[in-house]
This record gives sequence, C-alpha cells and structure tokens, in this order.
Amino acid sequence: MEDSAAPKRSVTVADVAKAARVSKATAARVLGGYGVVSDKIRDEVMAAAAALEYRPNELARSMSTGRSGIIGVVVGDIENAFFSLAVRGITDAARLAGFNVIIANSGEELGAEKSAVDLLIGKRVDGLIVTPARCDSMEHLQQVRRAGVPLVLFDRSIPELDADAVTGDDRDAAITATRYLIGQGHRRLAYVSAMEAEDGGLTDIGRISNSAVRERVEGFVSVLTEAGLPNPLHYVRLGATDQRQTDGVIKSLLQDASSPTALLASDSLVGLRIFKSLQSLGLSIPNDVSMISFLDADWTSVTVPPITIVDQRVYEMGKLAGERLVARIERAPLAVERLQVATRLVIRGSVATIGR
Amino acid sequence: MEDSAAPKRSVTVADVAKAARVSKATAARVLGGYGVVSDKIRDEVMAAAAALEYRPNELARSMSTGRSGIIGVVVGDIENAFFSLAVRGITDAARLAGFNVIIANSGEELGAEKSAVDLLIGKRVDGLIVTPARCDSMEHLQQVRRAGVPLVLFDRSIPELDADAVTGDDRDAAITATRYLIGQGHRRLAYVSAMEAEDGGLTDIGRISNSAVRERVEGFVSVLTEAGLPNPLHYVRLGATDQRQTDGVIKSLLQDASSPTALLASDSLVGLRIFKSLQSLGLSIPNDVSMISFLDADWTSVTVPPITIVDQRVYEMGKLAGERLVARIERAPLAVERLQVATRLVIRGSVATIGR
DNA sequence: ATGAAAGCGCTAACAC
DNA sequence: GTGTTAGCGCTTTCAT
Repeated sequence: MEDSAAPKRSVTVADVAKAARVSKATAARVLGGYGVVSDKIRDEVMAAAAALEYRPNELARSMSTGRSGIIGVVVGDIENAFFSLAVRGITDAARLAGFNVIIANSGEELGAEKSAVDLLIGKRVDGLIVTPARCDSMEHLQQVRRAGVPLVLFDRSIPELDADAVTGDDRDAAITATRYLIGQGHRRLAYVSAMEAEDGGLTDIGRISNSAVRERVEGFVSVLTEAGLPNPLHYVRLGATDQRQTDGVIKSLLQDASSPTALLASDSLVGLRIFKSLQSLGLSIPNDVSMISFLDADWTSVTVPPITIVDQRVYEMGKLAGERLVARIERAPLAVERLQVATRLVIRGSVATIGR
Repeated sequence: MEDSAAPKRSVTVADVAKAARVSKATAARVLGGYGVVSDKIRDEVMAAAAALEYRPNELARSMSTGRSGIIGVVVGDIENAFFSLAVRGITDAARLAGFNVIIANSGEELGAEKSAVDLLIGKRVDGLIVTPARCDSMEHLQQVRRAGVPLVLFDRSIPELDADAVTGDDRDAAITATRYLIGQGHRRLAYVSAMEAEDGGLTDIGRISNSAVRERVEGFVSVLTEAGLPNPLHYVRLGATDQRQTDGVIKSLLQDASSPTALLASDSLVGLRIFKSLQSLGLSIPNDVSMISFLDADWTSVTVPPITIVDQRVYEMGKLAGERLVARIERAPLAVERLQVATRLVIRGSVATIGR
C-alpha cells in the first residue's frame, strides 16, 4: 500500500549511518567503496542500506569528487544511421572505462551546437565528443578547452583548433571512388551532398564549412582534374537536404546538356534520396545512371541492384573517439592526435561499365 | 597563449560576485534568474560574468533545487531504427518543455536495464522512460515509483505495474495484417520475432515476456484460429536474433512439409534479415513467399518489390511518452494512463494473392 | 533591493 | 578502524 508518487526525500548516507549505528563517515566509506572498514561493520552498513533502499546521489558525489562519470556527445542528427552507429561505438568504449554517455543533438546547426556544449559543460561532463557543424566557427570549442574539459572532434576536424580528432580518410575515399568510376569508363560524374547550399552554385571549395564534405569534394575534383575532365565544380551539388530538394538536384543534373552518367552520394541519407529520385524518374541503375553512396547502410544491400558503397567503419570511429577521450580524461597530458580511419570501397552492382 | 588543458578550477558565483563587488547572494540571483535585483547591479553582474566566462554548475544547481532538468531514457537497442526514431520524438517533447535527455541502452537485457535505471536515478533524473526488456520482472520499476521518480513505460506495458505506458496497438496491428494475408488467400502463415527463444518451440503464448510481441502473437494466433487454420502456434518462431539464426529459422520453416506462404516479421530488423535470407535462398517475393514487416524502415520502400508494412508511427509514440512524462513531472497527481497509438497497414508489393 | 548564513548529500582531510 | 569536520557551488530562508 506504500507507493506514493510524491517526490519523497531520499535516503542519505546519514540515514544509513544512523540505522547502522555508525558515523556518517564510516557509512560513507562502505557505501562509497573507499577507505578501510572492518568486515563486521561493512556488513551491518550494507544491510541497513539494503533495508532502506539507499541509492547514492551521484550529483552530490560528483560535486565532491569533481568527476561526473559522464561523457557528453554532440551529434549532428541522431536519426542518421551514421551517428547511431557512432554513438554505439562511443558508448561501448565509454562503458568499458566506466563512463556513461549523454547525447545531445545539434541538427547540424551552429546555435544548437553551442547551447548543447554549454549545457553539457554545465552538467560537468568529464569530457566532450563533438561533431562540429561548421569547421569555421570554433569560439565555443576553444572555450571548452579553456574550461579544461577534454575534447575530441568527431567526423570533422578543425586544423586551427588544438584538439584530438577522429575522422574518416575522406579525401582518399572520394579519390578511390571517383577513380573507380572513371576506370569504369565514366566521364561525367556528379557529387551530391546534403550540406546547405550557398546561394547559387558552388564557386569555392574552400568555403565548404564541413571538413569531411570539403575533403571529399576536393578528392573528387582533384581526380576529375587530373583526368583532364572539364569543369568539375559544375558537377558538385549541395543542398540535397530532403526528398524534394534532392529530386530538384537530380532533375537539374540530369536534364543538363551533358548530364552525368554516375552519381556519388555524400552520405547514406542522400544516397537513399537519390535512389528514390531515380526510381521515381523511371531511371534504371546502373543502366541509365550509376551511383555510389557513402556508408554501408541497411538499405544499400537489399536494393536491386545492391549499391556500391564506401564503407566507413563508423562503429570503429566511434569506439576510437571514445577511447581517445577516456585516455585524455584519465591521463591529461597527451599530445594532440588526429586519427584517420581508413575506408574501403565495396563494389556491388550500382556502377555500369561504359564506353567500351 | 592561455590554453591549459588542466582541469582548471571553474568560475563560481563567488568569483563573479567579487568581481562585481556585490554579495554572493545578489550575484546568484541575477545569474540564476530569480529574486529581484536592480537593473544597474544586474548589468554589472552580467558584465563580470561574461568577462570571467562564468558557466553555472548545473550539478550544484540541481543539488539545491532537487531538479536536474534531465529525463532518463532506457531503450532496448539504440541502433534499432525503432528506438532512434522514438528517441527523437522523446527528445523533441523534452526540449520543448526545457528538459534534456540522457540515454542508456539495455541491450534488451534485464540486468543491464536494472543498472541503467539505478544509475539514472542516481543522477537524479526528473523522470524516466523505460522500455522494459521483460514484462514479468518489475521489482526495479516498482522501486522507481517508490523513489518518487515519475515513470513512463514505452512500447511495452506491465499491467500489474501502476505506471503510465505508451504502446502501439500491437494486437490490432497483428490482427489487421494477418487478416489481410488471409484475405489474399494465404492459409499457412508464420510469425517471426527476434525475442530470445525458450528451449524448444513455443508452447505457451502467455510466457512471452515482451508484451508487445506477446500481443502481436496473440492477435496473429487468434485470427488463424478464428479462420479455422490448424496448429497456429507451430508457425510462431522466436529467436531470429541475427542473420545466422534467422537463416536457420527461415530454412526450418520453409523445408517444413506444409511450409508457410507468408511471413510476418516482428520488427524491421527481423524483416530485413528475413528479406536477406529469402534473397540468399533465391526465393522471390512475393511469388515464392509473401512477407509483411512491422515498422516503416528505410529499406522497406526501396526493395523490389517494396515491402508491405505495419506503420507504427514511432515518432509520435516517442513524443507522446515524452509529453506524458513531462506532464507527470510538472503536475504530479495524475491518474495512470495507458496510451495506445494506432498503426496502419501500408500495402505495397510484398504480398501475393494466391489460390484463386 | 541586498547581504549573511544555512544546507543539499557526498567526499576527503585530519584526528583519535 | 572509526569519528569529526570542512568544504564542493549553488539556492534559499531570514535579516537588514
């Protein structure tokens, strides 16, 4: 009959101490698992704690120790399979080291990212893993460092910022994929990303504020250039943020005088949208258009044809980031390290061999 | 040059107070946004805070106020699209009400669930949303209530537990899907779930410890029974926990003397595995076998044929759960409520009409 | 409108 | 071994 929903005053160390007829300190020692206590007293205290259903107040504990046991993670979009997988990697690494994870979503928006970081620091997380929405804005991240909170950048890096980073080998990945397409005889290739588009077309690669996307585009463009293909920038399209936008991008790309024969999708969400666009236009893959997508997402292996992809090993990336952060939390003086996780091209059936 | 990575002592209310030449209490009032302060002093304090880069210690704040502003969520498997979507719904509802979300993963394992709940309560979350791994074990959840922490069950409910719950209309959904299959002429149908299998086959529906799965199975079986089809339990298969297991389940199902002509997948992960199994067996959908999957996952709309699914409106479920919890946190005395979110059958191309 | 001081539940020196 | 006591950074009476 005892099930009040009212926020009852919770059982404290003092309560347990009183019940066990020992001092607060002694009770605290056994409850907190530190210091030395005789077995007899330990048992008594434990019994009392169990009877009272004592639960340590982690808040108070953190206040005294200065450690919260929490790692904060700011991701771009939890719903994106890329981030879910990364989060699992991070979480696994964290738990192994005895840390918990608190997740915040930035929606790839700088303002939201800033307040998420603020909030997490306010919660006194022991460290932070951030996927910076823009690599050209680092004020708030510098503050993190100034606040003395360990920081690991994820998926994107900021060269000017003196912080660890775990990323993919984006440039190489793009180069490999693009070379493969060219090797299959393709001469007109397009790169499609969900990055917010600047007004009008892309004029300057350097202005892409997401380093991962920028590096991929750079890799893409460099291969086209070295192959002597004309006007590579023309084939870089941003702004495929939802199905409608993507339909528009694909249409404008394909009704072009010299329309591309192959598409490179910047992530699996964009890839899926492109696939649907193509499907709804009645275009066949790879007969009408070839495509490659980043990320080995669920859907890419069950389509007809299955999609050739750039496998990003996201779980490992997350795990690495988690481990790196833990290392930095536990033994502070560490040189800055930028890890690149190698990707590999997984050839399936979405690229045609042409012109032979 | 000032960028030490050492955990610097952080700026406190006292520091700001001293800099602004006011008392700690006054500084606290403007920094905490409560009480009354003259405009002049407010400005001075704010200026000092900005100069010192003051960040409130939310831990300390929570200690005094008793509120943490955090909602704890324990999910079965973050990587499952079902839960990612739900989490976004929960997060959206939470943020709207000024709460943040901390996520813990149980891996559908009771032990992990218990410690996650313990941990979260230790962190003094203001409320808890839990996806109970087993509906026959509620000790730890009763403790939550006894601790006075608002609780909302998600996806599965526990009748004996006096707690709010947000679930799908699982029984109805299964009934609708099964009736549809029968309407299309199917007479031998199988239900496949990832629930851990008991030793041997399923003998007693009542012993399925996940209420959502149990209700679906009940719905499934009831339709078969009412249609006069023999031995319905024989066609309920659990244990499709990974690709290998699923391959096994599918094989044993299909090499049966009277093998099913249609498969009902308990969730989108199982659905995907079944699809792959069928694919690798060289079976064509829906010509050789028909299938329906729960959850409108990415992959279901881009396969050939696209998969007929039970649309669960998971985002709404999450949002509802979040809103309900917030309501309970902010105005405690509320009658227990069990919300069922209606699903609908989305007919695509994975079910054949047979026997006509 | 502002200040002084107590207290949240815990850990951590420091005594005994 | 065990007890005493002083904080951690904030909010919150209670005076002034």
